[in-house]
Amino acid sequence: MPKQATPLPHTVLGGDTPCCPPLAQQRLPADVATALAPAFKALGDPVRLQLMSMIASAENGEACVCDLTPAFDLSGPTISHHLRTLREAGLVDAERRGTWVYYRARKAVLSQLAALLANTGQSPQ
Amino acid sequence: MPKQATPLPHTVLGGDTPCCPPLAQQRLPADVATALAPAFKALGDPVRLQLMSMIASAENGEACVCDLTPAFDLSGPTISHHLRTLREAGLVDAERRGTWVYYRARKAVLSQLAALLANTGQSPQ
DNA sequence: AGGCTGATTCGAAAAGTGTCAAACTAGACG
DNA sequence: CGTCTAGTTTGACACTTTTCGAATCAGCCT
Repeated sequence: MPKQATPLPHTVLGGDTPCCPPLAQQRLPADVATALAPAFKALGDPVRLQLMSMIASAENGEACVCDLTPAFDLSGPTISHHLRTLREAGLVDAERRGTWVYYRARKAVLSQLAALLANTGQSPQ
Repeated sequence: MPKQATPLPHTVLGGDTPCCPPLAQQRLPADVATALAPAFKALGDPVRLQLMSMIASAENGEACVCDLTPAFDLSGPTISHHLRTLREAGLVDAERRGTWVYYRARKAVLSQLAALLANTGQSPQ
């Protein structure tokens, strides 16, 4: 049961194209929904949502695990596991440089998710 | 049958205010992350994501359960359960009119979630 | 080499989730 | 009233997820 196999083949998310029309504009096909859901699922945990925010808002566009871990009341392995989840969801990239590992957000992916939820009608109520 | 027990007190999501600066702009506080995560979590299932899309893109802004259920290869109770999850996440509202129950999207909430993920930098890569 | 520190992987326990069938509730209608 | 249809709730089961400690891997440094 290899944890491999990116659930987000770049044929759906991560490219330069908008990936798909907004949720509210037309019905999302089943296969697209299946491809997109893991990204939302990854954001659906408070710890991972914070991690995502810390990474996306980091100084040089990247955050060191050594800075992320102590920000939570959780063990190293647990943080590492959450980071892996974000990675496998295609939301972040990891790079090792010497002793430390740095994570950076895949901003294009986040933008596409945003676009999916937007245009939902900004009329009041 | 009140749609109570909202884990998203309107102090965070659902109001007219943007709820919070974009994820990538500044670090999301723990309590805000805890309040927002359930909404993403609800969207993190392929069936619920499709339901959300069907509801948000429906003709008159609302969708009848009687139209949603047969669109899936799942039992009525299962669809009902997913709809409840969306409801409790604050993403949809339900209204019974006679025999049928209609769901409609809380567009303001979707917009806020979109705003949270947006402004993440539209520069390529 | 050997040891130190940062990070991931492994294995396991507790809690949570998705699904169904069966039982139930809400209206409509004869 | 009795019964039919639409939806929800309940109870159960398999599966997944969150979390940890222990073990491991990857680079430094002396």
